[in-house]
Amino acid sequence: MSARTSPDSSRDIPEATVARLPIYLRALTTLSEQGTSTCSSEELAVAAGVNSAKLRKDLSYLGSYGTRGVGYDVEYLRYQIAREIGVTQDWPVVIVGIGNLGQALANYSGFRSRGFRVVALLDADPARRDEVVAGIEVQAFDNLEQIVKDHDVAIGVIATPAVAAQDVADRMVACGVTSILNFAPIVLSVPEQVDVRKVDLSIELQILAYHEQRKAATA
Amino acid sequence: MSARTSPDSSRDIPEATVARLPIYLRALTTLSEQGTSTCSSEELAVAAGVNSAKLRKDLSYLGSYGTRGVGYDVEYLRYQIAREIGVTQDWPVVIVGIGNLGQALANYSGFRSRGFRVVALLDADPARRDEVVAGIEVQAFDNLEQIVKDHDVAIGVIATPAVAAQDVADRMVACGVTSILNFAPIVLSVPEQVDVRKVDLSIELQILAYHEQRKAATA
DNA sequence: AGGAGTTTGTGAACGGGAGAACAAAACGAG
DNA sequence: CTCGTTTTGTTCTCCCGTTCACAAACTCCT
Ligand SMILES: NC(=O)c1ccc[n+]([C@@H]2O[C@H](COP(=O)([O-])OP(=O)(O)OC[C@H]3O[C@@H](n4cnc5c(N)ncnc54)[C@H](O)[C@@H]3O)[C@@H](O)[C@H]2O)c1
Ligand SMILES: NC(=O)c1ccc[n+]([C@@H]2O[C@H](COP(=O)([O-])OP(=O)(O)OC[C@H]3O[C@@H](n4cnc5c(N)ncnc54)[C@H](O)[C@@H]3O)[C@@H](O)[C@H]2O)c1
Repeated sequence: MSARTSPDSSRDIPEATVARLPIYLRALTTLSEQGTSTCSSEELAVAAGVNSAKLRKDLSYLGSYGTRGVGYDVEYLRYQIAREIGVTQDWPVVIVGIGNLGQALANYSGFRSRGFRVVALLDADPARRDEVVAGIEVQAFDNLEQIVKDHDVAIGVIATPAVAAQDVADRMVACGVTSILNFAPIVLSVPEQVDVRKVDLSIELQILAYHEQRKAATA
Repeated sequence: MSARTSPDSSRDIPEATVARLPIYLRALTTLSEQGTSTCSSEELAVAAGVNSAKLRKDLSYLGSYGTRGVGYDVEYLRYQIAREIGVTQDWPVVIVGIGNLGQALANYSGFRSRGFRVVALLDADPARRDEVVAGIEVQAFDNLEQIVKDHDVAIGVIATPAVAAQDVADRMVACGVTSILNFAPIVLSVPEQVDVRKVDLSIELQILAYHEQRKAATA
């Protein structure tokens, strides 16, 4: 194999591409499990549900990891994407709010297998204290600072009711958490250097409802 | 109040705008609960976490529902957006796969309050049968067709393991479901007229990890 | 009534992403 | 070694979405 182009690590990858890299990663893992050792951009694009030209352009931002006339080495490409995203190492994660959703998240095995490790489950309700969810003891929310410091946690997950979410976010930010995944239906305000991503189930359903309504109207 | 412009209902609203309308709707509901009866585009934009110019342009696709020099009537605008999205009526929804996540979804009260009604919980595992989650009895997956027909269900939620998701989707489509919200980490293939939206927790975390890694690198 | 002050609705400029299309590179056959 | 085949990496074009900036419209005050 000849020398691969591997651009300097300070280039910036378009946000739209970053959002798709995890999808490619998953598709490559699936291919790998099926025993496929090589694949073309077309095959991978189908597996990931995207256009093959778009896939190739996305990959070109990372470097030149394919072989013309042949395709991509599944394992090699998978490693390169994982390295680019940063999931070759394990990210410690803390989950706050161990209600319906928090418990489901804690029990989710896809966490561990994709580069994330739940180091603590926190809840403000004393009644939940010492409950064990997914093999992890639920602790007092006040332990947040200690845990973040001890495990060097950068990523926090918020699964509390909406009214508590901003408070929790503020506390997280104060402790040094710089990335937040928020499930509460509220717009969090945080300092600029902190990344927030929101997952909102009812927004997704409402988008479906809109299209559903239009289908019904034109039918 | 003078005549409002209300464009013919068959214009097409940009997808990016559709995705934000539910956010505006939620912000308006919050304002309404706080007793605010009127708001400017700037206030609403702050509450929704977007740029005010973008907000105004988004709203302009629906019609001209504001008053220059004054702002928007909260209740009126809220109703108009709800009508546009289609959540003035109730949408019946069926959830398939009542495991960790499915149970959390079934217990989620935000469903009902935002225009959706869970009409059935289905699971393939006979051990779950007759369990009652959130006041609804878990039924056999084979009841899908009957339920979809009886309640005229258009929207289905998939919370099964990845391996089962495509099968479930196929069955849903065969029954007449035309919108699917998929939580399984897999790319579903469905006929063109069926809408699929995907919620993928680990993708969200991986995107955060990417940015986190970059922060660490430049620090 | 008129003018000052506000805020909407939208035209226009701009930037980024999507997809088509193709040149460059690798490989295999003869 | 040369030619044909395959598939990548990249350029170019187009389109969508964002943002600016301002005229139009409305209120309030004098
Ligand atoms: N359940 C779902 O499927 C679902 C879906 C979409 C969004 N959500 C959102 O996710 C959030 C959690 O939903 P849920 O159904 O798990 O609610 P829940 O009421 O079951 O759980 C919330 C948990 O947060 C804890 N909590 C409250 N205040 C806290 C604080 N200040 N600090 C730490 N912990 C605190 C509570 O003790 C409770 O255990 C809500 O904002 C909800 O709107 C839930
Ligand atoms: N738990 C989470 O927080 C979480 C987060 C993100 C994504 N997910 C994804 O959501 C899905 C569900 O996760 P979970 O943790 O609830 O899993 P789970 O194993 O707890 O539940 C899955 C349920 O689906 C049922 N099921 C299996 N095959 C079925 C079929 N063919 N028809 C109907 N029902 C069937 C099972 O009986 C089980 O009750 C998985 O694909 C998972 O990857 C879960």
